[in-house]
Amino acid sequence: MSVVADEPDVKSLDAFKSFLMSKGLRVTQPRLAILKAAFVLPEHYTAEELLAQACQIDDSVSRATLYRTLPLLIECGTVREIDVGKECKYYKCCDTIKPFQAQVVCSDCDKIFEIDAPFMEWYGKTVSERLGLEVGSQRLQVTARCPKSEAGECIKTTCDN
Amino acid sequence: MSVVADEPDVKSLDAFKSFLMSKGLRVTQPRLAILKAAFVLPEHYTAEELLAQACQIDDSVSRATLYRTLPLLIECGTVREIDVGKECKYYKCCDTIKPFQAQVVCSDCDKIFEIDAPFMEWYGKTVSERLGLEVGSQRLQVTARCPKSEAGECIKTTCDN
DNA sequence: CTCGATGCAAAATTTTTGCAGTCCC
DNA sequence: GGGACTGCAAAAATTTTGCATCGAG
Repeated sequence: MSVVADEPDVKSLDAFKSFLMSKGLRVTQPRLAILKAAFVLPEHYTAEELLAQACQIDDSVSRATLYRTLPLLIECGTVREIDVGKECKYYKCCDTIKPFQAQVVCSDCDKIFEIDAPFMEWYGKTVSERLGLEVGSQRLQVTARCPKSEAGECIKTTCDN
Repeated sequence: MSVVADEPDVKSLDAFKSFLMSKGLRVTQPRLAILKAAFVLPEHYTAEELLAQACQIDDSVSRATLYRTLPLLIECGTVREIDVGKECKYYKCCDTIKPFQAQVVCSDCDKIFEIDAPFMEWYGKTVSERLGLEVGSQRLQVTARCPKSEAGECIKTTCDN
């Protein structure tokens, strides 16, 4: 039924387990169910959609755990948070998140494109050096209009997820 | 009492009025009160703080109107939306928003720095040309740690607001 | 005048939290 | 076995909406 593989690849699963253990956190069934759900879903979704999917994998997963786990997935780099003012917050799951990509959101059709933005790496270094700040994550979010309105269909996303 | 001028400069006020009229919307007292409140407040604040300030200017301003006006201020370019996962959403008011700046948020002290990021202009053009998307707004949000933790105080913000 | 805009308060959404019981290590 | 984790449900926090009234043009 789902378009995406029903299982996260071993690499992602191990990455999450390692992350948890390295922080002294426990590898639990609900946490794994949420991770798996993130891989079953299409690339962008809301917290609520992720919960629904997680419940399908392990119907005991609660909303509370979902919200308690989401920050972990984000910190671990498995899931990315996006907020473009549209509807709700979206989360994107990539087998391996490419750190220097921008999210370009079509304001007409709400489609989200992942576009390389390699200069962000350089920018991070510059900020770091010039201001003495240790740079963590970077998010570049762009709103744009795609030709759909007139042409009828959006350009295919470049996200390889 | 406030650190910032109590009145928006004429340019910003006119810009907002023009914006409203150009869209066939009315220039009302509540809308102006909210605009003024945005100028009284320090550079970053929540919707709730903005409401409180607007009420001090015109105590009849309601939460509903605040939330109905905020999108207008954002579209008009007077206010900018920031979401770094910290607490709530922040809005920034600049007399003239510099479009190509990044928001760098210290994950220790939550201070927000506005840093020039001129390459965003070039990036927008590139996206536009290569993908056939008409680029609208761009937001670059960076998390970082500033030396406060050890040094006791954060670097002064570079925002000239 | 007329119709958009407003205030109020209720509702809808989204996220957080306290606590008793559960299960990983 | 102990303490971290969970589910539940209640609560908190944030945003939206319906409707009668108000006021800008």
